[in-house]
Amino acid sequence: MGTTATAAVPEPKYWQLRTVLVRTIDEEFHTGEVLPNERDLAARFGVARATLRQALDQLELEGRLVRRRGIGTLIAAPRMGIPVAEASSRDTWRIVDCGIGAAPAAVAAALGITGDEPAEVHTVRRVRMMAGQAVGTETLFVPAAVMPHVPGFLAESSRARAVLKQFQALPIEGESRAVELGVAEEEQARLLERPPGIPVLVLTTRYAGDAGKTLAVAISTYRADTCKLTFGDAGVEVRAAS
Amino acid sequence: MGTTATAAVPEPKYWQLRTVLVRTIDEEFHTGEVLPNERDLAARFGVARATLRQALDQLELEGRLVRRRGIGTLIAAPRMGIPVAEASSRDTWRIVDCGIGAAPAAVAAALGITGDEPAEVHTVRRVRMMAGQAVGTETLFVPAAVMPHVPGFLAESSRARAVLKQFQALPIEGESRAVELGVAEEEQARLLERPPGIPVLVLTTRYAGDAGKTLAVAISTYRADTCKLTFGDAGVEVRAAS
DNA sequence: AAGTGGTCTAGACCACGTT
DNA sequence: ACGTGGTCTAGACCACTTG
Repeated sequence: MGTTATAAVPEPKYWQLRTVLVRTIDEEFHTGEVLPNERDLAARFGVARATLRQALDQLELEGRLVRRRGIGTLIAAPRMGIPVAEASSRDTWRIVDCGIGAAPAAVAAALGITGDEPAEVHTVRRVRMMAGQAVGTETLFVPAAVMPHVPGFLAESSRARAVLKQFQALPIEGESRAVELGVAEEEQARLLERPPGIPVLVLTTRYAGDAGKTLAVAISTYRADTCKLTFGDAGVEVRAAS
Repeated sequence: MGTTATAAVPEPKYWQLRTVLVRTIDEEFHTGEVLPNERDLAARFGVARATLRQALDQLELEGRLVRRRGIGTLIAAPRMGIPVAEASSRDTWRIVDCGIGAAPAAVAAALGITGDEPAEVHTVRRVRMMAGQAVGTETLFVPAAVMPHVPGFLAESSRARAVLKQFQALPIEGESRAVELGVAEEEQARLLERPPGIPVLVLTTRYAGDAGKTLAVAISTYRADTCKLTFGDAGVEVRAAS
């Protein structure tokens, strides 16, 4: 007997370090201030730089820190509340491109397209801007069968506007959404002006017509470090949990 | 001239590795299968183990892999769709504890409590179970001023049920929510039966009465690796983006 | 040129689960 | 006892930004 005791496994160093840093940050730093550099911090806490970085990684994931190569580690501003509008009114989007072609398998499934031959869908990609910076990307998929009357001779940007306009005129009865965690691949990362691999909130929206028929699907990605998705009224201003 | 060229900075090894692994996983493995161990994989790809682990970290964040100490690295099951119910019907929750006391500052602010003296709130914590496993935690805050008639002599579990019952009877006109990324601290991690630091989706819900008055606030955390939060109807079955 | 964070290495030891 | 993933180290070099 004896080894059955709770063993008192100490928490990993990087987690202890994170706890200390959270307190320090909250008490002694303000948004925009610069932390000491990683080598100094590691020395101060008596750990290897890699271990310190593990703690900083956590804090960055939580949106408390921003690290800029060549500059330093800064205290991050509170996350922006991004309204996930039911009926989006005036929004700041920048159209990237627009095309028509076969839907990716996953999207075709969501659209309820079961046919063997790949279904044609209009695809519009755009970037959501907020406070002058790119915070999210969106790819909208509308089956050509739902919206067949987009002139093909238009320039890409005109066609994008035409597709969006017709989309907004669709008899949409309701939306259902899902939010999950992902990482930005090359395409999204480029649009968000960030390196690949940054964490993103992936928002999938299904637009339903009558009888629950899916009229369109949109897949959006938002920078998880700087964004907080809000549903319903204004965002709730809570930061720390429980 | 010449150095202005795009420089062709190669992508980091861990990102290339991730890309290769994604393809390999999608094409040659099924849910529940075990990957070769990290040392072998690192050797096979000719990289240090730490670099390989960086790639695996990404895939775990995306919910594609699950790593179990002492066991190995497994292909993860698709994420569970967790309905964020407007009017939750029959749900599988396990009550953890219940108390009354001063609201944390952040919660007090969300509740619109501006007084100098700390406002008393009822606090109920519970764990959401799904398929037999803990997937999320919730802490509900209801001001005592909104719901003053909970008998104080009851046992904790009875008081929790009493608070929840009265909460459900409140004249709630609407909910507004926010979703952001966080990491589980000790408390939540313990309830989720995971180590501290795992990524979680933090869901903040504000329950409003008439005139927009905030009647209650709930802060929930869901395991980001295994959960996908769904709003509205059933979850949309889409996995990959764009 | 100097300082910052980002990547990568090679190796060690620990905690956990199975045999 | 053995094999797995988890943590930690000490050091190197690269990419980016600023004086």
